[in-house]
Amino acid sequence: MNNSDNVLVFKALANSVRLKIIDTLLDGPKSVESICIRVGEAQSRVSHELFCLRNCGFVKPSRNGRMIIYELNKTSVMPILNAANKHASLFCKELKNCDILSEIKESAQSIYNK
Amino acid sequence: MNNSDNVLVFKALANSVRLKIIDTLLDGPKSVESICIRVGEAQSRVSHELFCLRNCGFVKPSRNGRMIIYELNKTSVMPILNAANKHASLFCKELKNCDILSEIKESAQSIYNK
DNA sequence: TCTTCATATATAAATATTAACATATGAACA
DNA sequence: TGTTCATATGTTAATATTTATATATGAAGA
Repeated sequence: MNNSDNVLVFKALANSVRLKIIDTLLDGPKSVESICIRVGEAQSRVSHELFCLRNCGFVKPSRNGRMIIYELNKTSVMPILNAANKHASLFCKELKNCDILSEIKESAQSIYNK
Repeated sequence: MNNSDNVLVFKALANSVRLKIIDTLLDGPKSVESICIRVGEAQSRVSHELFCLRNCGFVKPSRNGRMIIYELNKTSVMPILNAANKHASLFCKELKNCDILSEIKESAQSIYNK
């Protein structure tokens, strides 16, 4: 298991805008502009995030006239997403309480007495 | 698909120390001290990261004498890790070049001419 | 019940990521 | 070949995360 590569995979996915983009591409390839509309983010922001997703092998661009069409690498992405989703639905309450290092939403308490 | 929960799952895993801890727990439950030794990190650091992993449902603590034994939630973790790993091995070169937003290791170049 | 040992928590500086705005690029069509 | 349109890149302030150090907690054993 190569941790250093895996960390990068998870970092790429640990961002809500990038996940939204992936989400939007689940139902088919789209131009940058239509992605912007779907996810409600500025064009430069979306291009930025696409740059990242592209570098990580999650999406693939191709030209169509003036537009660049991005296609999701479903083969790779779906299994990761599905597995994460399964865990998330089992532990959603816990996850909300963690927020990872925006830590400690409820005051600290013994972890054993429950 | 609940993006906001999924983001948290990925954030929890997007950290090399946390992944090392998970890695170490793959071959069985361990005390905090032995985790420290295995991953080569200070105790307070390891406790910090365990706090996060615990909150996210990835590990579960139990007491044994003076020690706290942490056990990995393999059922959830393995599928996520395996899926990520598969992608990582297919795209390791690309991932290294991305580094997500410590972006742009090589000078920018057209993304189509290759 | 006092002490010790194992672990947890607090805090803050260093570092990385996000997010917003400005600008550049370059293919396509007139 | 000049212009426009769609997308990419540069830059920086705001924000979040990591990492290191110091300290607290609390169960277990003397």
